[in-house]
Amino acid sequence: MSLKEREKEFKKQVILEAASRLFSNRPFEAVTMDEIAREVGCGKGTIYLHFENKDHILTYIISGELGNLCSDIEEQCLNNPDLVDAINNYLGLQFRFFRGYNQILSSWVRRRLQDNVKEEWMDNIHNKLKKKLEMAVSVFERGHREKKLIPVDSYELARLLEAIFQDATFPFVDERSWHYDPDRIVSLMKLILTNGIMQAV
Amino acid sequence: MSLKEREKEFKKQVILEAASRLFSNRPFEAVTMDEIAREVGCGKGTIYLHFENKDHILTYIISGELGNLCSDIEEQCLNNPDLVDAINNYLGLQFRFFRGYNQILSSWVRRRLQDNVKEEWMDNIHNKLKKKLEMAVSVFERGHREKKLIPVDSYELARLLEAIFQDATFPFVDERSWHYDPDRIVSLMKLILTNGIMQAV
Amino acid sequence: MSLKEREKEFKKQVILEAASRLFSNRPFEAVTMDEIAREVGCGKGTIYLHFENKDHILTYIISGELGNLCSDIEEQCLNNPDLVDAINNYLGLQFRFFRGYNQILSSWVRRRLQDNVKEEWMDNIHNKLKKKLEMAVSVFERGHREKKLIPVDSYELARLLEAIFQDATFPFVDERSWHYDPDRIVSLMKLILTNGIMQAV
Amino acid sequence: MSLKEREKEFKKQVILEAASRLFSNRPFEAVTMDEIAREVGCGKGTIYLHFENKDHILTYIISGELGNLCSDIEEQCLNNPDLVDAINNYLGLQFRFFRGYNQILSSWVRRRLQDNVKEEWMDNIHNKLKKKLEMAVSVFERGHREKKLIPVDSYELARLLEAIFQDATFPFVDERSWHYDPDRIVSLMKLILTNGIMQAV
DNA sequence: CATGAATGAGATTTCATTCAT
DNA sequence: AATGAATGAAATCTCATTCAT
Repeated sequence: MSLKEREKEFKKQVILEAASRLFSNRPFEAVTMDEIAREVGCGKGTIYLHFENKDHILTYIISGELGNLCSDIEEQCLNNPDLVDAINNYLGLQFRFFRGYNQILSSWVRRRLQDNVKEEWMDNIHNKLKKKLEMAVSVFERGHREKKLIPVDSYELARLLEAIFQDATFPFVDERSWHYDPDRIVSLMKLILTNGIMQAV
Repeated sequence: MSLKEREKEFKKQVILEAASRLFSNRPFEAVTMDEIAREVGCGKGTIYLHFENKDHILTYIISGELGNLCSDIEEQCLNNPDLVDAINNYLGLQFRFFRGYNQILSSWVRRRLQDNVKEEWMDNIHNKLKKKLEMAVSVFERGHREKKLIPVDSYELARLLEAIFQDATFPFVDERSWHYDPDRIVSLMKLILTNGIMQAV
Repeated sequence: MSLKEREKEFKKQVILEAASRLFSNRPFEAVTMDEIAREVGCGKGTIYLHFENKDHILTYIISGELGNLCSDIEEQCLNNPDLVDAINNYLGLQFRFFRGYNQILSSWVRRRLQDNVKEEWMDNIHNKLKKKLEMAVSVFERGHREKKLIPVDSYELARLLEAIFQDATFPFVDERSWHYDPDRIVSLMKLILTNGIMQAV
Repeated sequence: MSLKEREKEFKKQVILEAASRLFSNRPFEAVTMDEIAREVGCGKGTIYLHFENKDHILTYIISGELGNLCSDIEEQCLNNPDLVDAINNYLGLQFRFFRGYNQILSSWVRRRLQDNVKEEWMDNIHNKLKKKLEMAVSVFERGHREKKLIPVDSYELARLLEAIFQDATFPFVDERSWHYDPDRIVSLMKLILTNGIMQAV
């Protein structure tokens, strides 16, 4: 019984990975169910044994990755004795998350705008986002207590950083001429976000 | 004859405005040509007298708005004797631009990824983006010469700020719980970007 | 303007006739939109310019024919000075109606059972059925006043006759061996329903 | 060995009963094999060990019930010394049969029209229908000899009564407003069919 | 024997684009 | 020049049936 369930779960993961691969490179609408099935190496119908519909797959991918992000933040930031390190880690995790999944996130936001995402699935995502936000806030609150951060409402700060990172790596409108080195960018961004662009006098 | 051309140009603008209105609120795919024609108040066929296809309209809108942005930057930043003011203006213009057009920009990027944007149209956009970038670089170079900015490559800085602003206002993944006040955000963002989030010791 | 509308209405009728032809011979599910388009001699999309979906066509056919039936009843029964003649006409009209459209009616009932018929369309049908029933009742009431009918509630009598005729011609479960002559049947049925099957003593 | 066969036969009956339950309430097409298996409490594949396909089940159900009907008619009508009683019983049995199975019968007729019923299975049904008809005819012939029935060809009379009853209870096109009491209807129908609707002078 | 995961043909519906009027 | 009716490619999703376990 447990074996059957494990096998089923495994197959679900295989589908998710294949779909994630495709959704990462092209917009949701441009990926067909036939393609996903071909990428998985199974029939179209098989996918529908594991997911209700195409949007369900998309949501599931995000839910999973968001879960991973939460675990990472909890581990590297919440339980980190060094505050500056914690903040740095938070910025790095955020950056990498959105760098990796912004095509998918952007697809999801678009689908939601068109009411293609079931309320129930949205709640799942919602809860994880909330948890992530709360963790960030908790880090920033600590920053305030330790007088390491500018005196700005923690919630707003967390929101704003989310917003900034959300698409720091959004497929650049003019990507052709900037072949950026991710590591270089993440450090530059951290530098700017922690110190600002104006030179201290 | 010049009158005829003016009339034609006028009609083109009317279509662009109507389409822009629709593309701003919903993803490109969710807006039909029928709807655009209805919004314009003309027949569907008429639109095809002015534009080759749906993606052409989208590109044209962006091209126009990008032109406006360039003019504004030139006027408020390039010719501004006060450097800090110039930088502040630049940040504000960027923010407002992406706030207003990110749904459209996002749609365009998506269409381009699917090879729906003609090379020729892309070049147009490209040139304007390049011009905008050059202007930003020129401002930052001045900032470096006047020792007002952190010593970071001007091109990279300009790119990074583009990236940050590009979707600072992107429809938030979790928009339900943050009813943000745009003015408050723009000032907060400027604060952070100029001073960073870490409190000066 | 009136010409355009007339043309549109004409095309709608052409589609209805083609669909009616197909739906009369085979169950709804067995008729594809492709087939209807082919029968009409137009593209699939054209049909959707006139009808919301496949079930809409079905409903529209029934609505139209029911309208014709109502007119006929009004003319031949309601305004008929000879009561026996009126009743005879009513029975004949009923019989021919259900003989001609029972495959279609049966399809519609089935689709409704599966909630494929919009409430709004149902109301349309409903009103016509009600009107038809009221007319029958009115005829029967007159029959009662003139002491020509057995003393049975007019509504129930009308309902019962509807039920009997509704499928007196329903594709016989074993149609292969009874190649019936419709006229012979209708007279036989009238005989039985007027005199009963038991011989007067 | 006989035990094995009995077991197999038993299982077949269990499946038939479950399927009959489902097919009685919803059209054939709306009932899935998954549902049937769930109702039976077995795997989908198991059903295919007993029946060739979905249409085979439907045919088998009808065949069985038709057999029961034949037995009942034989017992209650053919061997009945009281002719009027025999005829009454026949009408009652017919009515109840079609009342109970018209959804199923209607489904079967539809499937046959689409050539989904194997010739071989059809013959089975055919023979039973023929037997039933012959019995009815035999009763009516006796009625004629005893001068109790109107002088109408027995075959045609039997056919007609089949037709009338076949769908006296067919889901009324306008079922919403007539919540009929089956017993009341059967007696009313008997009254009409025996005395006719015209009042004796 | 019994199972149920896998399959893929096939159906409906949408909508950008064309073109006769 | 302006129109909007007509088109048909293309996408999602369902479900009877098979077959490896």
